[in-house]
Parts: sequence; structure tokens; C-alpha cells
Amino acid sequence: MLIGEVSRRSGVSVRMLRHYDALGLVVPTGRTTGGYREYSAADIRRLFHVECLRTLGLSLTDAKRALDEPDFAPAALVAELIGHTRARIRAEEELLARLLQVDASAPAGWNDVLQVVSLLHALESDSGGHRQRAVLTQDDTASLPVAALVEALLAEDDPNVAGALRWALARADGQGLPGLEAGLASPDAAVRGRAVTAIAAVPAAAASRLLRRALDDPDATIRGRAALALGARGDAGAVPVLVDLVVEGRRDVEAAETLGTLADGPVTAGRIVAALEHRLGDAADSPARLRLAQALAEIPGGAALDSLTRLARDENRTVALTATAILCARDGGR
Amino acid sequence: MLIGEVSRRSGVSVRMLRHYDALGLVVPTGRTTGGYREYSAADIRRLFHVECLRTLGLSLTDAKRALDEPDFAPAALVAELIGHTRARIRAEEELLARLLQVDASAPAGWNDVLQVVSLLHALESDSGGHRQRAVLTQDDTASLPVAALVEALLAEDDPNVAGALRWALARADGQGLPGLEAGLASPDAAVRGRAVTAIAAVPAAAASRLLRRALDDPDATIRGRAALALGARGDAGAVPVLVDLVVEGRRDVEAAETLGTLADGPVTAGRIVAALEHRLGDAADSPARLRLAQALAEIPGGAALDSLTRLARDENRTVALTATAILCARDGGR
DNA sequence: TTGCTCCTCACGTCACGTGAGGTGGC
DNA sequence: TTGCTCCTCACGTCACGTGAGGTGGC
Repeated sequence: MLIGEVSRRSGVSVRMLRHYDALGLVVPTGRTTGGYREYSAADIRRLFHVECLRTLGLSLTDAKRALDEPDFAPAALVAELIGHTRARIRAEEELLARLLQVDASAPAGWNDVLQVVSLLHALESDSGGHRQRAVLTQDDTASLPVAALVEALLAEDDPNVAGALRWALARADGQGLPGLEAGLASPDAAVRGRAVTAIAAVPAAAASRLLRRALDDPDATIRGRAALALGARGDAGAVPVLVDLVVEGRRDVEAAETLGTLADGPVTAGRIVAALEHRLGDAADSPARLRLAQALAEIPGGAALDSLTRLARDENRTVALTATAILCARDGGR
Repeated sequence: MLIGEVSRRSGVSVRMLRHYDALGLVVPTGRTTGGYREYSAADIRRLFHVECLRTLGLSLTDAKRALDEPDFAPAALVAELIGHTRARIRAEEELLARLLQVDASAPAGWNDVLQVVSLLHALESDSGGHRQRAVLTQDDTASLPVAALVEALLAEDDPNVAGALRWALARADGQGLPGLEAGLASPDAAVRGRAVTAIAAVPAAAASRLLRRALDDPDATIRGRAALALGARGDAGAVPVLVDLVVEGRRDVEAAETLGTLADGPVTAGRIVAALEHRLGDAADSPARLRLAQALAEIPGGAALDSLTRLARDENRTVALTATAILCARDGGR
């Protein structure tokens, strides 16, 4: 069979068939009187074997060795090809991720592209200072690769860098919230904690919805963080967890102050006092009763006054004295 | 700054810096009296920009255009790079899959590799005949890429090719069962059906366990197929579904025969007759009663005889006549 | 004689690595 | 003078595509 027909039947170009001949990979058995290459059936079979091996990623040299050297075992080469292929896939996937981040930032010119790419590289830097500087020096006008910032923030150990990232995300108009919402569902409490802190820094209303969800977090610290943030936004849903903070003595002073600012109208003040009183009934240990009394001090209105008056006669001396002192201070203030 | 220091600081080889110079990509602003390249701070910045763009997969030519042509917008090129990267990832993943199949078949030499690869290619062929021939001409001694056969089988429309694949898998010592088990969990009833048929062809005991699971399949045809296969293996668990087949008139003759062969001991025969009688009580329509009577004919022993005797007085004339005829035939056979 | 197929030789691709052979400044 | 750094020129890599210029068989 002449080279043209071989090419048509095998799909291998005439140029490549000549190249295989030159390399000794597939050498046609004969030549016509005119010097034309003449391929035998065995030559064609060999050609198909070569093409088979090439679909596994073998180089022409390795294909030749595989077909010619009986001692050349496949195992090692196949393992190596697997390793290299995996490495290439990983590299290509990282490239794709970068490209998608750049694309998502909708750059107007290559300057924007350079901004985004150098930020992405800086976020992968080992030096916290480098990461922080990269975030802080971002141009206001450039659109940030929000997804990358969120990802970096959820994995960021360094509190300074995390702060810079939160600041950058807070400016991004709530664009980072979907990513942070995903972080809220992480099995890792540290990640959920970073997500809540970042969400708290975002002013958008959608952030409040996410914070309300975080009130049910299995981790008490995270629940508390969400409640303090929500309370500061004037959201009444934070009250039960804030009361928990008071009872458990974690950030109880902040929690009490937040409860105080929440109690702006008499209805809410009444609800808050009721919640605190309910826990006074449960709380056996005196430190908790003391903290509840101190929290009542922050709540304006008559209901808190009544409650404190009752506490002034509490069987626990320290609690009674504290309540009395608070009542005195209130009277003095009037 | 001279070229050596630029190279050390940027990580770009001296050779490449000269190459960038030759291309006009990063041309050092000055030269020393000795002809040494002298890079300015601006040159270094440009170099870092080039390296940035290269991490996005831009060619040197495109990097030059990006930095020099103000009208060269990023959007189209970035989109193109994304497309090409995705295509490369897909291709690399297909290559990896082939390599893993080859590796899993633990080839002793390159001949084994070629066998496996050509089988893999043939399974992707559009021609059913080609696919079938490839499976049937497999060498006995070669270890088959079982995972690929299972995948092909679960997707195979052509009944002839599917038959060949089942035959190949049945010889593989139950190695295909884990893959077929996964097929059993497919949301696609056609896939589950192919899985059950293939499992039925595997003699290993582990296949029976899977068939018992398929008795609960939501699809009645699949349940029936599993029950017929299990029954043929002498598994009593198949009885309820076999009775269903009789009542519903789907493959009822086969089902009745299978019930007959299951009823080898008196205890089992009693259970089967009880199951059939129970459905006789429910079955309002006469074709179902008729089929149940015909099934009783297949069951040996006195319990079936008693049941048929009662049916011979059935209010439905056709049922009564059939039962009588069966009893006569039984008497004749004795 | 006209197409068609084949031949060899050789350059280009892309982003470099690796010399050879020579020079300048401490 | 001895290292060291720099210079230019040029070939090789890998799997091909694309000619140029020429020849053989119908």
C-alpha cells in the first residue's frame, strides 16, 4: 500500500508517516521501482499500535522502545505518565481558576487584569505582611476578585490580614455574601467563625439574614458573635443568645450593653426583662445571678426597676447588695 | 541593573531576558559602555507585568500586545483562554482515565497494554458490530479493564453488544460486581435494568446478594427480572415477586415454572401454595385467577392438589374447568 | 501531454536550554 | 593575571505543517 492510502485509512498525515520512517518507528517494508514507500499489512498493524500507544501519551521515542525492546516493562512508564498527567491537570485547573476570577472581575483593560492577578498571587504568599499590603493597596476603582477574597478570608489565620480582607469585602457591596454563606455551612468551626465575623462587617441587609441563621450555630462562641453583631444592628432576634452570653459569663458586659441599646421602646424592654427574669429563676449559681442583675442595670424603664427591687431582697447577700447599689445609682441619676 | 541581578530577583532566566529583548517584549532602557544591558526600574516593572500575564497562559506575543496596544481588550482573549484551558483539562482527564484503566489491568507487557487500549477505543465506537467484535475477540489470558466494560455495559443500547459485554464480565470472576452495584443505584431505570441483567449473568455468590436487593426496585420489570434470576438460583426470597409476576401476567409462565422448581421440599411447596392462595383470595379478575391456577399446576405435592381441588368448584366457569383439567392431567401423570 | 502521486530537502513553530567563542571591569 | 559577568551567534528540543523543486506511472 502506498503512503497516500495508508494516510487516508489511518488518519496519520503523509508528513508524519515519513517522519515515523525517518525515526525508524514505522519503516515500510518495501519500495517500488520509482522509490515509492510500500507498506505491508504488518507495517499497517505496527502503525496502528503506535497510534494506540500515542493515545496513552507516549512520546514517539517511548513508543519505539515499547514495540522494539522486550525488556521495556510498561508498569514504570505508565505510572510516570499517570503522575505527569495528574500534575498537568492540577496546573491547568489552577490556571482555569485564575482565569475565571479575572473574567468575573470584568476588567476594562489589561491594567485591571494585572491588578487582579497580582492580588491573587499576593493572597497565596506565605508572608502575612505581603498579603495584608496587597489587600490594602487595592485600587478603589478596580473591581475586586470577590470570590478569591472570600476564599482567602475563610482560610486566613493572621488577624491583621483577616481584618484587611474583611475591610475589602465590606466595601464590595455585599458581593461576597454568597461565598461567606457557604463558609457558614463549613464543618470547621474556625471557618464558620471567620465567616460570621466577616458577615458582621458587611452593612447590607442581606448580611442580617445570614447573622440570624448563625444564631443557631452549634458553636457557642459563633452564636455569641452573631448575636452581638445583630444586636448592634437593632435586631430583636438576638435577645435570647445575648441573655445566654450574660448567664454564661462570656462577653457578658458587651452583651448587657447591647441588650440595653436594644431596649429602646417599653415593649422590647419588657420582653428583655422577662427573658432575664426567667433565667434568674433557673440560675442556681450566684455569679450568674450577679451578672443578670448587672444586665438589668443596663435596661431602662419600670420593668427593670421592679425586677431590681425584688432582687434587692434576694437571699444571696452579694446579689442583694449589688441590686441595691444599682437602684441607688439609678435614683442618683434621676 | 545588569541582567544577572534582574534574573536573580525575578526568577526569569538570563536566556529568557535576552529572548524578551529580542522580541521587543522587555527591552532594557540602556546599555553600558561595554555593551551590557542595563534595566531601569520601569523595565523591571514591565518584566513583572509580563510574568503576571504569563501566569494567565498568554503567549509572549499576546503579552506584548496586551502591554503595548491600548485597543487590545482583555475580554475576548480571556474567554478564549478559558475555553482552551477547559478543553485541555477535558482531554487530560480522558487521558488519565485511559491510563488508570491500563494501570488497573496490571499489564505484563506492551501487548497487554495494546489489547486494553484497543478494547477501550472499540467500546467508544459508534458501530455496534465493531463494539461487539472487540469484546468477543478478547484474549482469554489478558486481564480485562473491568471498570470500562461495566461502564460500557450500563450505557449499551444494542442488545447484541450488551450480551457480549455480559459474557465478558461473567468470566471476570465477579470483579465487575462493585461497578454493577453502583449501576443498581442509578436514577435511570434503563441503567438499573442493564445492571440487574448483567448481575444475573455472574455466577458468584455475591451476585445473589445484589439480586435480592433489586427485588425492592421501584420498577416492576426490574423486580421481575431479579426474581426470575434469583429463583433460578434456588433462592426462596424470590417467591413474593414471582407470585406478583403470575398475578400481573408479566412473564407469568416463566415465573410459574421457576416457582415449580423452587418448590423442591414440602415446606417450600407449602409456602408457595399459601402465597398463591392468598392472592387467589384478593384476585377479583378472572384472568389473574386463571394464571394462579396454572401456576399451582407447576407446584408438586398435596397442598397444591388440595388448592386445585377447591378451585375445581370455583364460581368462575373457566377457572373451574382449568383446575379440573389440571387435576385430570396430574392423575394421568401418576 | 496533462494531472496526480510520490520523492527529498529544508525551514518554521514555541519557549526556551545549552553550548561555543569572545570581551569588559574588578 | 585570574575569576566573574557579560556579549552574540547558533544549534537542539518535539511533533509536526508547509513549502520548493523534482520525478514516476496512468
